[in-house]
Amino acid sequence: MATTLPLTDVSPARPDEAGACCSPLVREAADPETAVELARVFKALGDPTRVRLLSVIAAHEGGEACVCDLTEPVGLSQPTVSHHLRLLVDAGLLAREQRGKWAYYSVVPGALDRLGALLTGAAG
Amino acid sequence: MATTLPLTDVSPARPDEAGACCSPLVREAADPETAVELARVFKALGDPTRVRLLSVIAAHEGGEACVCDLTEPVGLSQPTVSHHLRLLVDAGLLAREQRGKWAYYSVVPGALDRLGALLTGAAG
DNA sequence: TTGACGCATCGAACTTCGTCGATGTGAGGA
DNA sequence: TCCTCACATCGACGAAGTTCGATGCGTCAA
Repeated sequence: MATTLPLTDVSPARPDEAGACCSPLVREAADPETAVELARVFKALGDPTRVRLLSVIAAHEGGEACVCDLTEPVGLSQPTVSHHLRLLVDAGLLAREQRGKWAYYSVVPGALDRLGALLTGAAG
Repeated sequence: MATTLPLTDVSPARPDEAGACCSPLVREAADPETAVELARVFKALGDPTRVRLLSVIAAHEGGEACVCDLTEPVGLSQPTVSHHLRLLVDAGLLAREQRGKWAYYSVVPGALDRLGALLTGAAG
């Protein structure tokens, strides 16, 4: 699914001009299309398990972790963890890399920053 | 409901010490309790209707709007809009003020900034 | 007091989500 | 080749969320 995310194309090109005031979300009413894409990313973070997964992966050594590293911290079954990881990847927050038998997940660089900038209006 | 939100007490007290690196979410694995409270706020933004409501209210003149101003932009019934507004208030993102027959909703000052800072690691 | 108005709450129908066990797939070792 | 391992997918179930019409509750004007 993971279409073009608002994380990459919503932030203003000239922050000193439009982004000076406040968040793009606040400056003017977001059109329905933008709202849908934005909500998709927020929804991905709208589950405690996924927030923990993201956090555990980011804090893990090397900034990456395989599924087997994650089932125990969140206390859920492997299929369930795999399901949540997929949602985070679809939302553009996590990246997946297959190495041998293992699948390594890592936080997409700048993804959280861009999402945060969307809220605060800060320039990327 | 709206208990003590992570928006107010999670950000580090000394940003130049701990917040310099990256987001609190990324620096170390969030404990389950924090994850639950964080997810609650994100879940409130995890619906296109609520993203639009927040945006329309913020962009409305005076930074506030009553329910009757909001049903038409989102194209939903009044009870449904009222329901979504309640969720946003419970999440600490909107404030409600009754004036006469009307209930005026406005974005809580700094709420989006604090949420964004949680993602980017920027100091408030 | 009565009525109109704005909004919240309720109850019900429908959809989506979170979770699991079972099973499929693909890589690596014996 | 056969087995094991790590992970994804499937099918199913209960829980939670979204939406509506109907109704209740204040406020204000007549």
